[in-house]
Amino acid sequence: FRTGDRFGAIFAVRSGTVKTRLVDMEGRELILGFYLPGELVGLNAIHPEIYPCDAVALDTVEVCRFLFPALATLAMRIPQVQKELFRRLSKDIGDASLRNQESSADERLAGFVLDLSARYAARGFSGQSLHLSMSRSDIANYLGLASETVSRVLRRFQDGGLLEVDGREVTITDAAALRDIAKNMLH
Amino acid sequence: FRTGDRFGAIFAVRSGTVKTRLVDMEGRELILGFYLPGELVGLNAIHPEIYPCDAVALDTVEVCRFLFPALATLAMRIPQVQKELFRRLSKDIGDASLRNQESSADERLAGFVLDLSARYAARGFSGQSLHLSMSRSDIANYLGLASETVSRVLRRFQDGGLLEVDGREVTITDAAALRDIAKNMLH
DNA sequence: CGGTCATTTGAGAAGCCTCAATATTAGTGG
DNA sequence: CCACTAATATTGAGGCTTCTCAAATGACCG
Repeated sequence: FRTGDRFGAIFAVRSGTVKTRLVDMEGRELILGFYLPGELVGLNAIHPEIYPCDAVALDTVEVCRFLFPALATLAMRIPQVQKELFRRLSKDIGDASLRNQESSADERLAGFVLDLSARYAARGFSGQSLHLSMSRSDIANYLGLASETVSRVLRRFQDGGLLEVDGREVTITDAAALRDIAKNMLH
Repeated sequence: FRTGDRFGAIFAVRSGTVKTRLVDMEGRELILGFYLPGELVGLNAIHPEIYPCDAVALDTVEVCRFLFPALATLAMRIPQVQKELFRRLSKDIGDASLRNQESSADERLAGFVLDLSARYAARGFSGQSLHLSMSRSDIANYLGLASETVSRVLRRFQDGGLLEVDGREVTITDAAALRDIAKNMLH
């Protein structure tokens, strides 16, 4: 979907990775989030009844579309559906507000890697070695850093034995140390 | 409520201001949000079924407590209730993810003041002159800045004729200029 | 009136960004 | 299969913003 489209459905990612973004008047991109398999895209569009951002596939993506009116009706009949919707919405609020609390570049990147790792692990993938579907500049944009800083911090983490970086493949080798750096975070 | 309490209810602020916060192992506080009259506190607790933060009154506060199971049941009978709940949850997600996009101190503070102004205005209060119920260090903490920086930026805004600051009373005198500074934001 | 806390102001240091150059990767066509 | 191109990523140097530390001012309360 694109910014300004009328809201009609939310999407569950089945495979691949989706990013959501804004593009401002000067053409600059602002990354709002990344969505992995099993996660829901478009929850922020229920309120304005218009998609407030673009959704962009970062690789080959399969999604499952849920028409929202139908889902809302279903939620009124089946308590489990209602509960799950509330749960997902609430989780996104909590995650987003925690994400605002990182300060240094190290903290942000450690948190970012651990967060991705945990989200992959929660879906049955390996949490140890993971593939970054997004570019360095997407990561930087998302974390509020310069892409050069992302490169440098990843290198420093690798030199310190915290993880192995090979292009977009990352292997976590010292999760405890990463957690220590990212202390104030989603874990 | 306090961090770790079992989740049972959400709260609508009727008067006063509430902040939510985490306190980490070293005793440092992390401010998650401020809630003005008409806003809902505790939406981030539905998912973990435990309050993930403390709620602290910043002044004399009246709240209306909604037991969540009862509210969920009501939502299954009355479409308007369900819709309003979804709407509020969705709005919080959108707001939180946008808040992550500010970069400079000026941007953050301009955005903060405009956001408060808009929220007061939405409830029928004056959007032009507003009272900050929270300390400078609360603001700084919330925005990821040092409290000294908050002081300095507010002074700079005042010197530039954007607003009048008298302690915790702020009067916006040039909203357009503030919006221009805060461009990438919730407005 | 004195004490405590919040806020403001100043000076120096640290972290991150910007600009610029180089290296690597991926994709394309010969 | 290999050169060529474009995009992405890494690395370096210098500058700017913000933080940290420190002190002074102001506000509130007993």
